[in-house]
Amino acid sequence: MPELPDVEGYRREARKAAGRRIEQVDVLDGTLLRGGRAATIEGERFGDPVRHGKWLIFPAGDAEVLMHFGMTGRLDWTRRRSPRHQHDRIVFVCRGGELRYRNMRKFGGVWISKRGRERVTGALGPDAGEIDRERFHELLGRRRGGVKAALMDQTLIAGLGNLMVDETLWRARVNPRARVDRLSRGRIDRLWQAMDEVVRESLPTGRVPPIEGWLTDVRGAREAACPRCGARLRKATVAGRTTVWCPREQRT
DNA sequence: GCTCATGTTCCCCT
DNA sequence: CAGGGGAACATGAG
Repeated sequence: MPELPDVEGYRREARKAAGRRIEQVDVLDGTLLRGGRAATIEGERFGDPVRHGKWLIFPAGDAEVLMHFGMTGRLDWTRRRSPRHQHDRIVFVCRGGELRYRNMRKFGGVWISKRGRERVTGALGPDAGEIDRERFHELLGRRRGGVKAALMDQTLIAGLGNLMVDETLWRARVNPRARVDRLSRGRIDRLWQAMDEVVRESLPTGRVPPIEGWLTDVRGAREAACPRCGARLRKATVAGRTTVWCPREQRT
């Protein structure tokens, strides 16, 4: 599930561990600890977690715990006594509770690092929730190729995933196969507006909301109809990902 | 058995 | 160098 709003939800979960001493780190699956060693942070205290795009950054002493959730990761603050889940991979045991990094498919992982976080995350564009209209025009202005690929590119804009991008394109009425460099200024304006709304409206929910009036609500159905105009939605691979759009409203 | 899945990376082309 | 396409990664769910 993890796109920007999901990770924001995990950040809120992580905040429950902020200020607490890390008594022990249980590495239940060593392959998910992709960098660093548990001992580095045992005995240290968690600081305040921050999010950049789909990355969660959790200070611990003078190190940082960096988490990426791949497609099936999540983070839960639980009581220490409650039974562990089959896919809990790394558990940060604190007084009064524990933070559990769970990940079924094992994409992504956890890094413990004292060096610059960019060494781990790679270059990231500005967070999708903090881009104003002008910046958005700048970013897309030096870009060619498909608009969907551009919005998915974490080095350009950090945080949007497959669902968020489809939702944004649908709301802006822009075809996912359109070329960025051929979009009018007005269409890019609409794209920015749509992205901003989708991000803002998703953040409180902690996920891309599958609610009435959103594409996400219907995209899984076999004969899905556009929530706005009722046309039969199209489904095809664009930029390597399953993409859903309304062929009537989203013309190139 | 088969297909598909909210992500990223690497390799090969154009 | 910028992009596009496909495969790989690991583990289910339908």
